[in-house]
Amino acid sequence: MGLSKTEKFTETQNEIASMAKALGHPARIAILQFLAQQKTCICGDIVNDLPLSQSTVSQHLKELKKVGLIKGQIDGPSVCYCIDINVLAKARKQLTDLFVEVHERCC
Amino acid sequence: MGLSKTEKFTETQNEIASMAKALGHPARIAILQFLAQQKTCICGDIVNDLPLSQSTVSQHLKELKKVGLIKGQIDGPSVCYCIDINVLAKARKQLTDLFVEVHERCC
DNA sequence: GTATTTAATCGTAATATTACGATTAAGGTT
DNA sequence: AACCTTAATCGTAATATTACGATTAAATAC
Repeated sequence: MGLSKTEKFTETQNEIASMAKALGHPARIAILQFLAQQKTCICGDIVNDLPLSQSTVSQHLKELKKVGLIKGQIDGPSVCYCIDINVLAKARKQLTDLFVEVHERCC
Repeated sequence: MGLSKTEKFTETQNEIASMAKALGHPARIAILQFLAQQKTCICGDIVNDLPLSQSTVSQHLKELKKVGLIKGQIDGPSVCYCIDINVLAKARKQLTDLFVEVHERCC
């Protein structure tokens, strides 16, 4: 199929999964690291930083935007992308909480 | 293409991404939650807990095993799956470290 | 031995992802 | 106006993912 049955899982499970999915590509990790470390956030700078074409980077930015991890601010002819720290904090909390319950191993 | 160019990214970026990718499906989140909360870890119990067929669950378990998040211990005719807390701890650290550097927003 | 249970694998179809070049649209510049 | 820059979108091809039923292999039960 290739279609995940989201309706069969809880809201939280789907939320965590879609956030993780957005993080599930090295280019998107690289984009987030770039945004976290650089002062600039112009799309063109991101494109230059990555070994991928402009259209491919744009697609990855779209994925990150879809889950809310980044926001794009139009700045003249350019677009300035920034990490949304609120969404980020929630994602981080969800991912860490996910495993808080692991206290013992059965094998 | 559908092929991510792993050779163009750093080891860490690929590591984080593949870990996140493994977490990028609600069924796999559900499996981990189940393993974290239940005392049992038998494959059949996981299959019963999920709204998916046995073969599909087996495929998801394989994905989690691939990144080392779980280990399978053969127990007679059954297989007992457990979370590997060491791999888990590393994954959690990598994911949280990823964003430690985010201190300011530029827009 | 034969039968049963368990879980991995195979075969398959449907859909999604990744990647690129080409095009488009929108904002500047001259 | 005509031109350039920027980034999104379109069109596309190649590959990956998700899902299931059927089959297989291994362990146990009879």
